[in-house]
Amino acid sequence: MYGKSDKIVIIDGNSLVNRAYFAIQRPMITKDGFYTQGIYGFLSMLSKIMTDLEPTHMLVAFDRKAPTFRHLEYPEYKAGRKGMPDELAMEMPVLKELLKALGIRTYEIDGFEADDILGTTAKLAESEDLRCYIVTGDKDALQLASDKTSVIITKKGISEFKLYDDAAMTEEYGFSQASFIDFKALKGDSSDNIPGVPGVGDKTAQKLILQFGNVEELIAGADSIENAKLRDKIKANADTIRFSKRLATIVTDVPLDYSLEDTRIAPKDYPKLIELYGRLEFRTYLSKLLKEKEKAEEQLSLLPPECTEAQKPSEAFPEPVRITDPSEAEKALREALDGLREGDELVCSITGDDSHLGASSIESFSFLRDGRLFILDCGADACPGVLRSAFGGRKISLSGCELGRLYYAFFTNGIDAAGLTTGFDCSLAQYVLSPGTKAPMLAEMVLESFKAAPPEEQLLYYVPRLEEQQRKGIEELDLGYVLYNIELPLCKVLASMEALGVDVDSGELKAIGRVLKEGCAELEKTIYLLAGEEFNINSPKQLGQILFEKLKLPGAKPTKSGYSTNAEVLEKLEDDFPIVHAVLEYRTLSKLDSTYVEGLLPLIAPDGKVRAHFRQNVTATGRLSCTDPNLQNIPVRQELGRQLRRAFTAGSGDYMLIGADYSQIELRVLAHMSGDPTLIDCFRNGLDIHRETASKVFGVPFDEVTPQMRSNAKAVNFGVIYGMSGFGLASELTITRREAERYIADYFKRFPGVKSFMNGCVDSCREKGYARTLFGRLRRIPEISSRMYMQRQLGERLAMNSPIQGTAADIIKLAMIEAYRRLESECEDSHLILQIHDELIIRARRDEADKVRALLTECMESAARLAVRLEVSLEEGYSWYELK
DNA sequence: CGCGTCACG
DNA sequence: ACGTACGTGACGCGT
Repeated sequence: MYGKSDKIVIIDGNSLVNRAYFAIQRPMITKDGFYTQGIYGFLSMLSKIMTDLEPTHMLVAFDRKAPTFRHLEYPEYKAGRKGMPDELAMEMPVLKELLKALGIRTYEIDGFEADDILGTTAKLAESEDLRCYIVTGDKDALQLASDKTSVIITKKGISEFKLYDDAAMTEEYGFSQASFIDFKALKGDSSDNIPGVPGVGDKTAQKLILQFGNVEELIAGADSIENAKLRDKIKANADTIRFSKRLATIVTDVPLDYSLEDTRIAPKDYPKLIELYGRLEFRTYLSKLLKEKEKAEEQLSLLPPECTEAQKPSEAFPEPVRITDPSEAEKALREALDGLREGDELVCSITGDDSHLGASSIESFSFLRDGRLFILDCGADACPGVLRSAFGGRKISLSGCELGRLYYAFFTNGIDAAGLTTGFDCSLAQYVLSPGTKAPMLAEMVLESFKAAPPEEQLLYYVPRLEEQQRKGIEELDLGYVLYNIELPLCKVLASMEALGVDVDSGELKAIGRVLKEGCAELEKTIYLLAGEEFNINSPKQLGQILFEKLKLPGAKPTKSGYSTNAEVLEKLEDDFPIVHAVLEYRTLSKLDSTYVEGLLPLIAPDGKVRAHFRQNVTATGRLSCTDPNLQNIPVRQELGRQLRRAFTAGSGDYMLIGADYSQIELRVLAHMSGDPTLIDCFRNGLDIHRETASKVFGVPFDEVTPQMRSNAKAVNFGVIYGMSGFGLASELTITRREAERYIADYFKRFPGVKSFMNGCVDSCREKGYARTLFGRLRRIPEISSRMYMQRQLGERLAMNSPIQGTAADIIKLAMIEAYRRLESECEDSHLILQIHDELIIRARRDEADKVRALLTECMESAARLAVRLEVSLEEGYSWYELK
């Protein structure tokens, strides 16, 4: 009746959505406050099932609230089981809506559980010879397995499943699925409140089933049980066992209102899905869906393509004006720029390659004029010239999306951007509104906000609308300062830093690489010798086996996939076992070589520079991030790694690098925000904050602080910033938790203002759902109201740390904006090139060094007026190595 | 692509 | 009984 490739997948919807909800560690919540992690996790599992099994039919069964026959016969059934959390319950109707749009049939019926629907449908499938897979998190379903029906149980997370067939069952339980139900009747199930035999657990039940096969045989042959106690228990509980078996038995004759053919997967309802994914903010699924839809439409090659609601709105806009002739293009742009009045923004975008390796190209430039889209499509050869002469240093405020890319293209194509300012940027607005979430593309934002999917090149039509909407949001959340005074002005500064790049001496780098490789080779030999065999030292799995299984070293800490072999573990063994010492050294060298030599070399442009991306919309706290390469984690703490900094230079003898770093900026921010008089006092008096802290916490005069005390105080200071826990501090200092808690208590006793500040952070976050920096930057922390203890604890630490880390980030960003402005006006050829969270590096022409030193110090120290001074220390040299 | 590891602030 | 210090990015391994 059904072909070989036909197969039905039957899913226990409640089981999977519950699993999904708890498997996703971070709470997922849309900007409207709707929880989505259950649906998201379910969808992930569903996609995996779809790709792995390629079913033709599918059914998702759900439980109803109404009592089932099991409850009626046995009121205690599933008593004490907690219902779904409210947040998840709210997701259920939407999940069902989603399944419908995906063409997947759902079913639920009063009086039965999803399990029973599973069983009945599976039997139906078997009767019509349709291959059947049951997917659930509940092992009860194992009783449904047969030669035509497989049972897939979710393991951990949302992507691991295990298919149970005869072999898998036997391996895990020692008996096949037919006996599973009898097994459960004996051992009971506390989560379902199925009684079973008191005192019989997994092991005993397993033994009995292996011996007797099923419960009837067991009850009949109970006399042959040697253990007298057990024998009596079985005999006394014979009825309970039978009853338990009945409770655990899945019904296979539920009245169904569908035939097998009704479960065939129907075509997707794309408009509905687009709307749903948009509303749920499932951006990855949305973009996948759009691609898939396009493909599907191509394949159908519909003659005129059916116009869905989603595509329509672009018709409301006038037809774009496309200009390919360069002089026509320049004329049009000049006219547009001439027509701009005070306060107007030029809404614009570019296309082209955004390579940081070669020159980036500008293939077209688009802008809006009087509500009409102009596309200057004159190609990579002509376009820069058109822009160069049309813009020519004019003062213009821009609006668009990811204008940093535009500035970068302008800088690298010699287009004067000095007069350009960023009036608005949708991607930065989105970041400020929702930091730390994956940055959506303009197309995704337009889709989400307006349910519109216009052609890529017409997206600009939506920018003013999006801007209007986002400006409102910014206003409502009081994020104006952060967006308008920090992020928007910063975007050009970062593009300039990216465009200038950093000179790398690849000869020096390769020379260091040779030393590292030689060292690795030597150590490799030693390690193989000591291990007695060759293996891959870079594989934690193999290394763990060698150290803890073959060589039987002590202190093995098992992990998911072997043993932990991290530095913390190995350092404990280092002194006693030469191989461990060699491994640690090998790790160091290999890391330096692979990441900082081999990883960096391919990123050096032909002009000898690396142009990293300073990403402005990535971090949750407001810091920058840096990629390709990450220049914010070049080694410095150990001398060997630090040598790598010799390869980063000023590029020519006429120039030098000048670095300035804030001293203890986060603690100073803490002093200011908490207003703690003692901490403020420490900064006003002391040169050495950790010593000052030690003196206060340990109650000794400043001069009597031992190095040990200072070092402990330093760890405590870090701890305070991180939202310290006794455990964390204890592991950092390798002391007992009690001692660590003593330190913390002493600290807070001495710095009560800090304590009340921290409490205030947590309380306010709990009330509002977010934390804020001194300048108003916001970070949502939904974890703070999680019902899970660990998550909630994390939320509390985030609530304490984010305002501090974020305020420091705000301050250095303000300093960068001011330093850039002053460098532009006061220096000819000295520029910001790097930011490393609390440190700025300028490549200065040597004759301007004095001016740069003064300017940098002033900009950084006056970036914010706090209750304590912001102190900056300067370093300089030809290579980065010399800045220490 | 997730994990373990390790580089930085 | 749990299993924890905050924020990043890149690499190699192994599925």
